[in-house]
Amino acid sequence: MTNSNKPRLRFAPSPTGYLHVGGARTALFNWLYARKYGGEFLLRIEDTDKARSTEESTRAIFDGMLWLGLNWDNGVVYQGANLPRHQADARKLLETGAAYRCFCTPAELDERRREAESRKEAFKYDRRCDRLSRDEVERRVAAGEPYVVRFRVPEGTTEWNDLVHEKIAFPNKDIEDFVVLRSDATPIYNLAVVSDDIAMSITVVMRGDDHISNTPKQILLYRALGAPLPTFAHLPMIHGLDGKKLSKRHGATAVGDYQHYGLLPGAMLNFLALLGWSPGGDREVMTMPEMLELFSVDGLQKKAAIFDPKKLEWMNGQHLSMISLEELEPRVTPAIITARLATEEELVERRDWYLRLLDLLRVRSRTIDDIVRQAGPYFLEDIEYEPAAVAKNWKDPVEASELLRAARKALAGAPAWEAGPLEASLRGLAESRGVSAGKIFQPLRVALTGLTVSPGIFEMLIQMGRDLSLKRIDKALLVLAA
RNA sequence: GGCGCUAUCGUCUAGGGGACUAGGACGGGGCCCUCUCAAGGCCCAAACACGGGUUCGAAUCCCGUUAGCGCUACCA
Repeated sequence: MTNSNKPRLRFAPSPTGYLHVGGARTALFNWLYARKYGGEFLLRIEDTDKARSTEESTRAIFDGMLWLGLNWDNGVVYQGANLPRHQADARKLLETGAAYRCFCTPAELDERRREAESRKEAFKYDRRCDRLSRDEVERRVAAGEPYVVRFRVPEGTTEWNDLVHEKIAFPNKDIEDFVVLRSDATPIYNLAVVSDDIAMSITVVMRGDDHISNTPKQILLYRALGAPLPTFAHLPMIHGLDGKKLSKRHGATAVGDYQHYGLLPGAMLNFLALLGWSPGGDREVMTMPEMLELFSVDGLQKKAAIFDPKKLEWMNGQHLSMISLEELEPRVTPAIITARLATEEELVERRDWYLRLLDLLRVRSRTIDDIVRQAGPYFLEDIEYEPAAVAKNWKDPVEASELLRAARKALAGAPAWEAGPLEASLRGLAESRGVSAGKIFQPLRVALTGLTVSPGIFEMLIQMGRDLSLKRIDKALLVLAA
């Protein structure tokens, strides 16, 4: 097998914002395809629109991809650096007669477009400049008149066999002679893309299906430039809950938002993969290696998918519980430190205890933030009492105090600070007082955490340890007395 | 308007002519478990857009209609 048999794919975002979830999914499928078939996955930053491109968003794209683990091969290609080749390709088109110079100004074009619209006709460039005599063209060029380079669309039909849509065909008569080089000699998107994809030997172009109508133009360019055609695969769009194209008003659309919201990259990837792809059957929760194993273009969807944040959260909860504690720990620790619950050194020192805590909390968390929110009482000296918890479980302060005093005594007297003895003590207490166990557990839960929600009472007592637990009860007694 | 793409529960989807009384998952509702909350288990409601064909037989194939989306720049 030669090198040329290996597929080469690329992800080519323009750095005009953050890394969008739609872009991330496109990158993911390109990555999956390349890795699955032993090919290469390249990254190209399409920064030809200098006005809108920023270094900051280029950084955001890198960060997002790195976070997701979508590593690319070779260095990053900056499209802007390829200007000379783009111009050379435009010149080549001119020389071979595949394109011609057009002197129509934007204002004139605009005017004609408006006229056509008022007559309710579709506007299409009328090729008037293609009918200019050779002499006139030379004269106007010599006179320094600005011009663009337009591609002369030939007769016929342009079609291709799309990896996801199968055959797509465009009658060439519906494609106008499009501009490939602006009057300032910079390339238009379609030329830059084709020129770069040829130069990078891209064999599979996988992108959003909003590019379907660009494809016939690009195919025409490949042919005019004498380059072999890549295989095209047009992925369906991702929409917001209202069925419209995903945008800022749908809430978080940047992958960075989800990172900071406390999602696991594996969950994000898993969720994204399922928007527009299915392994077939009922399989849903998958790790990256599993997706790689299962990936196939056959499972690619044609229909636009709606981004459902609820399912994303659920997915994250699944991954939170599924991955190993060793994997989970480094994703949670920065958040714990940021929340000032503990220092890195403290966590290292009590690693076993810390991992056990994570294990206790993750099952009732959907995000990393959920874990951090629940972790406070295990780290901090002082806790806050949630008003709702107080209102519900310390309704009668006198009764609560009495119960807590009894519970403290039972706990302190337990032969060992272990689940069995502790449970025996507390249940024994409940029995001797003729109340349900919950009657004691609930006020105790508030004393220990200040919350109505927590892990099981015995797991918690053990996790907090004897000293802290008893101290918490003493503190609660003081608060109740006040 | 023109051109293109798409069409299974609210959402993500399985399905590729008979196995469909259309399966799974999220979300919703109910029950179980239970010290709270989760997790987990069980159950319920919920869909083949419409109309024509093809066929002994259509969610599956073909054609229309409708609807949604995309593109329609000297943006990418």
